[in-house]
Amino acid sequence: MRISALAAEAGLPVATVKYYLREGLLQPGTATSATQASYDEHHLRRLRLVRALTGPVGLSVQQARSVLQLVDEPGDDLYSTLGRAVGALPPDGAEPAGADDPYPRARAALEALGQVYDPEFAAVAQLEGALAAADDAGMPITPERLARYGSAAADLAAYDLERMPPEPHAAVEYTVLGTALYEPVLLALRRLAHQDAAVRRLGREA
Amino acid sequence: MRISALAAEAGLPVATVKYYLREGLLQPGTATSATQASYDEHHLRRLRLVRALTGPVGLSVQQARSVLQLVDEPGDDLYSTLGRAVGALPPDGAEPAGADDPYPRARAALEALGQVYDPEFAAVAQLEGALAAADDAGMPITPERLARYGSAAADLAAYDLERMPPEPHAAVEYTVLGTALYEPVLLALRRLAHQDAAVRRLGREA
DNA sequence: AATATTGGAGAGTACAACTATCCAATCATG
DNA sequence: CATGATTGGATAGTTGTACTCTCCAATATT
Repeated sequence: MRISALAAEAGLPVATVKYYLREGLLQPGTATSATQASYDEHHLRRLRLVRALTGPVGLSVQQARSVLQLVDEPGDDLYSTLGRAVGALPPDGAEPAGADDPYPRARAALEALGQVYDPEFAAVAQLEGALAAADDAGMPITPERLARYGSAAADLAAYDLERMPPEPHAAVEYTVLGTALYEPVLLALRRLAHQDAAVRRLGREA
Repeated sequence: MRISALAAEAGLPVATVKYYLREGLLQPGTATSATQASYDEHHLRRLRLVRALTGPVGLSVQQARSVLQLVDEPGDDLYSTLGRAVGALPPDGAEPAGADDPYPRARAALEALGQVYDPEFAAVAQLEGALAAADDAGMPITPERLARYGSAAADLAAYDLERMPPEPHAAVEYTVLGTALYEPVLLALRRLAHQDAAVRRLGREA
């Protein structure tokens, strides 16, 4: 399949596919001559993945590249690979404050939840930033609510991890892509559940 | 408080505060003369809220303005106000496909969850887009997983709604800002729970 | 009176994500 | 095998966002 067929199949302009090639989001096709290369199903699936990440997941092209690179060549350690993938995901967290206790809110939250606290993990900074934002906005999160959210998250994580494929490469792909791709689903479901609860509680005036 | 004091207090350049004024994110101060206006705590809190929305929540300035306008002058109906607020939040959903059944995946999901299905609600399009993205990326979401995520979301929503303030204006603020501000918290907690579960399951090699 | 600051408006900047144009080297087709 | 279309590759241009800078006349401050 040539580039124009690939682009047509994916529903994208050729120029955009070339752009992704330049940016390293898409592997080059196998060159068949100086001015021709051929692409296959692999490239098509990758393109769809790129659009999923830059679209609903909301990643920038740079962030998508980081995530894809980790899926392509994961480290030997799933924990640190997951850590780096999460670091590539938005939002950016708060930068470390004091050298002694850089993320006090996040640390307190995780200790209350009985979870490991690793200040190196990008999501810790993200949590700190999110908690600080809620405070700053005048809607602080109570410890009770945090406990509720945390245990819900733990339940979902346990469910996800139970279904992780055994083979290491597949496990990385499942974990990294699952983290990124399922987030918008969870958010949409939460918004819809709020709507549903509002309807049931207030009745709908339309 | 003059504009420079306000900016200093919020930790922002004066130029940025002026920009927010121009964009209608911040109400003008009360003019004390042709070249002077004074600002108060209200403006400072608003500025912090703007930074929370454009920062950790990840809204664009346009989106933040839409959300803030709804908080400032909510409609008479909480349901539709919430709907419009959710419509202002990223990600953008899929645009309606067929006239008969525009969001088939989302409709099926909500019916399976026993929730109301209202194709007008922006989060329905967001859910459709998120489910389609997972499919396209080669990691479709099983009905079972959807049920799990959905019931977790329903639990959280019930918890949140129980704590909604009775007064209408406060209820809108709580619901709209709570939806937006607590999402990054939930996402960070989910990522951390994945990390925690991974550590417990695999042990950490460091 | 001299100096600094303000509000307001407009222009300028920096970056991201495409999109368009060129060009010489193939390819496909009659 | 002539001829028009397509390709990969590079470079430049476009659009949109979020600031940031510069001016300026009218106050404030000292």
